[in-house]
Amino acid sequence: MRKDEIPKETVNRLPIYLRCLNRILLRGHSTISSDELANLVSMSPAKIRKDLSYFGKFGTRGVGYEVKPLIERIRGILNLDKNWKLALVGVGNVGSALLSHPGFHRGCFKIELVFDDDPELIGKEISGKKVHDSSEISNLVEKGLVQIGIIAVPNEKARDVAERLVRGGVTGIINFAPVSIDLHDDVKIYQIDISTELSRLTYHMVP
Amino acid sequence: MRKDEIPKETVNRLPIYLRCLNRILLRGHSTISSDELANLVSMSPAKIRKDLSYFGKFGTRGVGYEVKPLIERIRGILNLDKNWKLALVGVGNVGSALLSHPGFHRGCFKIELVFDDDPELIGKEISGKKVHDSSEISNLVEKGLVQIGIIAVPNEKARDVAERLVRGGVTGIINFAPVSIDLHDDVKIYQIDISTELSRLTYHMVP
DNA sequence: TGGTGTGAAATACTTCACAGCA
DNA sequence: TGCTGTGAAGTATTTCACACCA
Repeated sequence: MRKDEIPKETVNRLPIYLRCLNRILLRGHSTISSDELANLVSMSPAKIRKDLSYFGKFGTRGVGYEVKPLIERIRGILNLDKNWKLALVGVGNVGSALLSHPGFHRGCFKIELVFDDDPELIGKEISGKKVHDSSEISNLVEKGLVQIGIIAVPNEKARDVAERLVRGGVTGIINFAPVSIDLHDDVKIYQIDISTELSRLTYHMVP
Repeated sequence: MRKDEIPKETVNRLPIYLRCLNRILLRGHSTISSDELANLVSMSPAKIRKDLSYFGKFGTRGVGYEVKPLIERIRGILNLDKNWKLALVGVGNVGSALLSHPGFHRGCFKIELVFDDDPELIGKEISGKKVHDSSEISNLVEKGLVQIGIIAVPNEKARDVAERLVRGGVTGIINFAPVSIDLHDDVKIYQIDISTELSRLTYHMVP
């Protein structure tokens, strides 16, 4: 099945299933039915079965899904079986929190390069990573050292940083600055913004 | 128009429009067309017009939308014209980053109570806020001091914290722990998880 | 004229319901 | 028997295209 025939929403849910399956594995369960998984992630079982069916047949009728192989299949679909190298730009509050974050997804994501434009920080080591000058972004990234950029700089600098990352060859970006950035169809950008989430929340909190 | 007739997706986009409109206002523009706004947020103009139309008529034919009034209307729809008080649970990396975050949305969100279960931290002040013992969550929240909880604790503690918050009367939660929590239909929970976003990103990064 | 507001058409997604297999 | 996998039916969302009006 071609990638552009898979519903966006299905892809968005795969990481949620995966997160849950990893916990199930830790608890020692070796199989799980769509019903059980559905309960754990608060979705309908049919949705889970349909989602998985876009990628193949993963289960056994009458039994359910074997947890470990299913995890591996989903990891493969999401390309989490590869090593991804990241560049972090901005070592303020958010940036430092990310640096001290224990390895994401069994170390499949690794922060390889760190940048900031504060002369006080450039050259120093933070959580064991040397901070480079932001003006070096394109140069260093260009060497193919990283594929993903994380933007954790103030709003006004976010777009410029994004452009430098892309100039350096990055094709995926996570942006923590609360500004919409859209550069090129080949570059996928995901936004993480607590203000946005809080606003969605408060909409629902007044009847 | 009744709240349950408004598409979920429309509500999800309002905060994005708002974020963009605030920037436009700063740049000194006083009106904007759906076409211009669409470009800035990378969506179709028809979608923006339709989204706004669920809540009333905001524009002037042949001209567009007045930025300032539109901002106020959207703020009202999202209930950002109220004062929201938050409880932050967990003062690790993420928690501290949030504490030093400058006021969200013109101060409409205020962190009122801070909790942690580390004896080293309890009683201390962090960014000017006294850290309370997590065992006090329900008691303190119950006094009606806060409406929203932010969970920034390790995975295994997240569910328990969520239950305490809800027991204390909180009806909205932002959860930074990478675990699905679903307690009660009256309690809305939004998840913020960089691993999930990274996985969605890497899915799209391999052709 | 130029851009909104909006029914109606087109797409996208979810749920149903059940055949089919372990 | 019990649970998956899946077409077909049902909803939800997006886009179209144009009437309408400042």
